[in-house]
Amino acid sequence: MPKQVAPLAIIDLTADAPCCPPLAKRRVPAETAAVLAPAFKALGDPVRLQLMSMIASAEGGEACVCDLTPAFDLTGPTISHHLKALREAGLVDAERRGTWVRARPAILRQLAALLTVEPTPAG
Amino acid sequence: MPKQVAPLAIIDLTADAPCCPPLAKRRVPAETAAVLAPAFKALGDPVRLQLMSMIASAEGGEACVCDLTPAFDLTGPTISHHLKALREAGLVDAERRGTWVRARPAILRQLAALLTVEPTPAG
DNA sequence: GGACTGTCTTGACATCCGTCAAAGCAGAGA
DNA sequence: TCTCTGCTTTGACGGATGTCAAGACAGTCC
Repeated sequence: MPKQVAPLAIIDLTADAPCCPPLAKRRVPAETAAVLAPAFKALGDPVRLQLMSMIASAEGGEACVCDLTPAFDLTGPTISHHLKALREAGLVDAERRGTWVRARPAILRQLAALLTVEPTPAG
Repeated sequence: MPKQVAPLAIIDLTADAPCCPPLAKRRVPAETAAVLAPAFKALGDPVRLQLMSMIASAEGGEACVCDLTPAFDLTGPTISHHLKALREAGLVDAERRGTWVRARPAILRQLAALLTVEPTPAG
């Protein structure tokens, strides 16, 4: 049985178009899983999920770190650590020294596309 | 006495309707984040992401453990461990002693709804 | 009933993760 | 330039996670 390496060995997560068919439509190849799993993992922490939401829902998809930090009972370094995790997962982008963080909706779109399930066929 | 901890006793993720507005539309409250983050976390491992895809894309959304195990270079107990993680996250359901696992598309729908982003406004 | 097959559970271990305290570093203002 | 403010990085620690080996358990077939 051939390994059947899909033509998307390296996934360009910066692209604006969904990269992959829904998870329930076609079996996710190992390479795709290896690339997308970290993004899900980054959203797998309640603090980061809230951070992501605060950034993405902010005006222009941008937020100031100074507005994010006081929203949690956590120290500054911890928030910075979580923001770094979101950054390394490609979910947010930072400018300058990180005072402003910007959401990258393209990644969210790809994750959403992967999770898309058709409406229940018969119930 | 089997432990069989009931998954997700807090919020009924079994509902078929999306529970939450998109992450980028409204800031996710802490309670919602605490409930949904584990589901993302469960998908945050490449093996589990592939397992989820194999189950959800199988005929009828059901798969046999005997078909899942040989697809990875991992031992049986490890696959069982990952399936348990998916089960506790409410992403899959198991019958009998777990020979058959069934996907729970409602949860995927909710996660997808949370990640939904409107198409780029101007480019 | 007895043995076999296949899955789950337990125990152990190395690694990763979330958190904080302390130190480093980049802008802003005087 | 100097200082002040605020974010990041580093180091450390407790807890969670991924993995495997060994044992336990439920169906199945004889």
